[in-house]
Amino acid sequence: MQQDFGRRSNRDRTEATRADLIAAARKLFTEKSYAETGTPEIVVAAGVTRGALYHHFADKQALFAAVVEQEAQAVADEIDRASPPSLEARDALIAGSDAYLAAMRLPGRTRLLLLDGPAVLGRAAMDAVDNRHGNRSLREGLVAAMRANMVARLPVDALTAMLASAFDRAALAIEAGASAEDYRAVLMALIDGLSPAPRQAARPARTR
Amino acid sequence: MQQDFGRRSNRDRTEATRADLIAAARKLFTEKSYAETGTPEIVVAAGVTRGALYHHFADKQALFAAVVEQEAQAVADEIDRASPPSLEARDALIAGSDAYLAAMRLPGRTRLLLLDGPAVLGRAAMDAVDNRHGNRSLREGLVAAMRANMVARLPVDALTAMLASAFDRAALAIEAGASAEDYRAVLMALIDGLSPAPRQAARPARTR
DNA sequence: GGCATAACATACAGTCTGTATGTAAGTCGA
DNA sequence: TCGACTTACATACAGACTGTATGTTATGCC
Repeated sequence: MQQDFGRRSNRDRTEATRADLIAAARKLFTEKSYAETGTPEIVVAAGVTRGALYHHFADKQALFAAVVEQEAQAVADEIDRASPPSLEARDALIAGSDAYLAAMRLPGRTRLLLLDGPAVLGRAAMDAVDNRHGNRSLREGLVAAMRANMVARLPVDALTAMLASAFDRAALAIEAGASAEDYRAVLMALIDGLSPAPRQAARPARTR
Repeated sequence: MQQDFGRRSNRDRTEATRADLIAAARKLFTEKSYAETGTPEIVVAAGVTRGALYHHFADKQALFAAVVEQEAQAVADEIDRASPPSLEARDALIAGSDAYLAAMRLPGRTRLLLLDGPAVLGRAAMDAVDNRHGNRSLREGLVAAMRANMVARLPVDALTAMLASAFDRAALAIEAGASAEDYRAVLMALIDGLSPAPRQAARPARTR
């Protein structure tokens, strides 16, 4: 009978509080940095207390991980939206690259995903995030390009990681004011250089 | 009269104390991380007090910057030692790459220089460090390779940054247990892929 | 020798993180 | 629908750390 306005199920409460905390943290982590953002500041922005934060997240780092996860997902979505599977291999790669660079222009994203993320969560944890979201499409694009014989057969994981890293650096440089065209040109050259052309082969690799 | 044993000039004192602090901090920053290492711990390891630390360095971050600078210098030295100017352009690039990957195998260096460094000091500050030490030789190698027509003419700064970033990722992956051969193979492919256009790379015409 | 200054050591204030404890609201079986 | 139990918080607290202010000792210099 009583349609209590304030009455919400526990699940709704949890969901709303978590979302508020993540949103507030995201804003502060991107405006400043992980280290410069304190939990008191976050909870004020979220309209709750530190008790709520530590009820829903193990620690500040876990909250940060949730923010990173969400942001990586957002970037991946933008990329997927820009490179439909209808595109041909090379075009898909290029469209995806451009979409990535565009997505990373959102202020604070580079620091969150490329600087603080690896430092706070560790490279291994960030690799897991990337493989879940960002790098997945890149990797698939590379595999497709290899099948289409547009890219030499190379160890896929290593190639994916290194190309992604080059993308990352491009995003950072562009945000810092470097010429986006320069970086885009080099990116293209790197990708096109991978085609299995009749070039001189790499010499036998002596790893050490 | 009294030939005080402990008598040392101020310059010597400063130099010794700074060196002790940097060495102790280096050890702890590489064993753990910047965030997990406190100044009380550092000064105990260095055999001084926090007063000495804050006398010689503006703050914890400045001490960290000194450690990073020293470590980047050490890496650059190892690379220079491995790629004498007598080498031909492509060989010099490859020797330098291998030397870099070898140097980065020293435990903790990747975290210090590739994770904590950019996060704590910012990408801009780390770029300055890299340009002073590490990337310098890479950039010179690329310029030489371009002159020898072994590498396409591309924006040098962008190319240097992106290749360096790929190297960095390789170093991180290898430390994390990935196949060094895989990464080296991709590295070679990336470099060789840069040779100008369809024609097989011309015989290097000795730089200048 | 004595003053100025550098090189520290000690003491302190403020802030932050994580935890422990307390309270209100929701869930659920009987 | 009532009471036990659990969840979702808020409040209070302990410990640690950073940076600064102040005090002390050693050196440089005239």
